[in-house]
Amino acid sequence: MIEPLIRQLSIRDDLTEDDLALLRSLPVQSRPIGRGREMVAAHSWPGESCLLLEGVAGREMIRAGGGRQISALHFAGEFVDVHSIVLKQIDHSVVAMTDCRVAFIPHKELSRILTASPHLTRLFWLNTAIDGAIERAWIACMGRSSALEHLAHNFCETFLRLRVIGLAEGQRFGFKLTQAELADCLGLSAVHINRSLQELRSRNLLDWDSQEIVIHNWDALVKLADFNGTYLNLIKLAR
Amino acid sequence: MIEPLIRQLSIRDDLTEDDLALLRSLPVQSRPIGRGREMVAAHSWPGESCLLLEGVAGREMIRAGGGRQISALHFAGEFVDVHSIVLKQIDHSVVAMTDCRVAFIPHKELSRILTASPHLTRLFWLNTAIDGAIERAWIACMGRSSALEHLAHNFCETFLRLRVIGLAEGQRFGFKLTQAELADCLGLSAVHINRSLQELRSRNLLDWDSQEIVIHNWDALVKLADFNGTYLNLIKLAR
DNA sequence: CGGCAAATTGACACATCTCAAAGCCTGTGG
DNA sequence: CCACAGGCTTTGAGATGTGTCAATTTGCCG
Repeated sequence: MIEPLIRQLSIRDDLTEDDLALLRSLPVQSRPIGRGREMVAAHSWPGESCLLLEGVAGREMIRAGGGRQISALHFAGEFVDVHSIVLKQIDHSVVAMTDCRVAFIPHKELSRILTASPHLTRLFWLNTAIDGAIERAWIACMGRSSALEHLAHNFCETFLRLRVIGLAEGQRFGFKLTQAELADCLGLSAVHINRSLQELRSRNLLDWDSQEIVIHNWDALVKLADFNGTYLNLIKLAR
Repeated sequence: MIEPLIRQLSIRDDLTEDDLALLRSLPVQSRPIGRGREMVAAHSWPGESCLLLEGVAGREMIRAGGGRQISALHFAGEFVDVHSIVLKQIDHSVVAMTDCRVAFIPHKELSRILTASPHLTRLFWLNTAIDGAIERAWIACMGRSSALEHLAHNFCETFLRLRVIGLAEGQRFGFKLTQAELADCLGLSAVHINRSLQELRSRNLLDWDSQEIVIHNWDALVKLADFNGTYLNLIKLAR
């Protein structure tokens, strides 16, 4: 049940037997959340953190005038609101972008295992830091890239993140968002996403059909996107 | 010497005598960094973290084509790269946006006090989380606000952050960036910043002269910006 | 007073948005 | 197995916010 989290944490550092035991001692009750439903309410003071076991979740913010911006995407094994452990009040909502399975884990329980293991504390902190690194990459794209580059960048990032958790086969991966939802991630209009996508297709960089993306030319995509994936920290390092 | 950091940390939670003693045991050698100079190199593996004692620093990212994006601003008392403690490799550079004073503190020393105090670890983690919250606010503005709203939002945020560390008097605060530098923060052109600024002035919301900003109508500015400052976490909470 | 950086202005280009219609899937019920 | 509905994608046409470039003005500092 907790295995997706263990895999996610193991990407960045080895876990000791004690850490594993602590993680497995967490109470995990899986529960489904339908696409479009909210799993964490904006401005709430959650007493638990939401672990995503399956599906795609997004951090949603609504600006005056009704514009919706997604500030982060989350995949299986990630806490969609690790920061709520230290932040208490949450500044955004989290919604299911596809049908999801999640588990809510009380902060009390998380505090218990973090107190017991400074190493796990570091790993959780690390996850907050990586969230931040991804946010910075998004900011750079939003501010200083064309729509086409930004779109390409997003596909590069998503591909690597999904591959490392085993959700990509070769150069293809499932991607169930609609173009309008992706537009809300990139801060663009759905129409423009559609046109940029056609440009990517016509350049033979990738295809996106029936909820699956196939990358035809990774190198060219990376080049167009000016993508450098080190910020994702997908390797193990001494922490 | 370390007092700006102590003040910064105290905003969010009380520090015990032990925590204070630990913080004061850190070796702090202040050093000046001139405006425009780099204090943390992109893609480096810093063995120390950079504490900003005075001035304004920015996290800088350069995209292909040469566009510059600042993804965060830092003020006195903040670590400009707390995340490097857990992240190891840094995904951006940090530059002095004004003349600064900084202190580089070895990670070895930071690890020492964090190991000794889980509470301090939480506070450092909290700072990473707040960095993230600010980044999310920037993302929302970049994606779904007009230039005018975004600019207003930035002034609201900066004002509150400076006021809480005693760098604002009444409705005025020193702001030494140029319009071009601010443009790099918001992902806009310098020309457009200039024109949006004139709009803010003509609406009598604020003035910006000789490196000082005076807010004339806070409520209207907040309304225009759709600003809600809770994400800055400027209050004390049980952590 | 001269020189330089920053702010301001003007004119024009263009990336992206908006709105509205049309086409295309996919699942469902008859 | 067909017909339909609803959601998503695609297309077109026109509007507009923001960018670019280059010139001018302002303000500061030596």
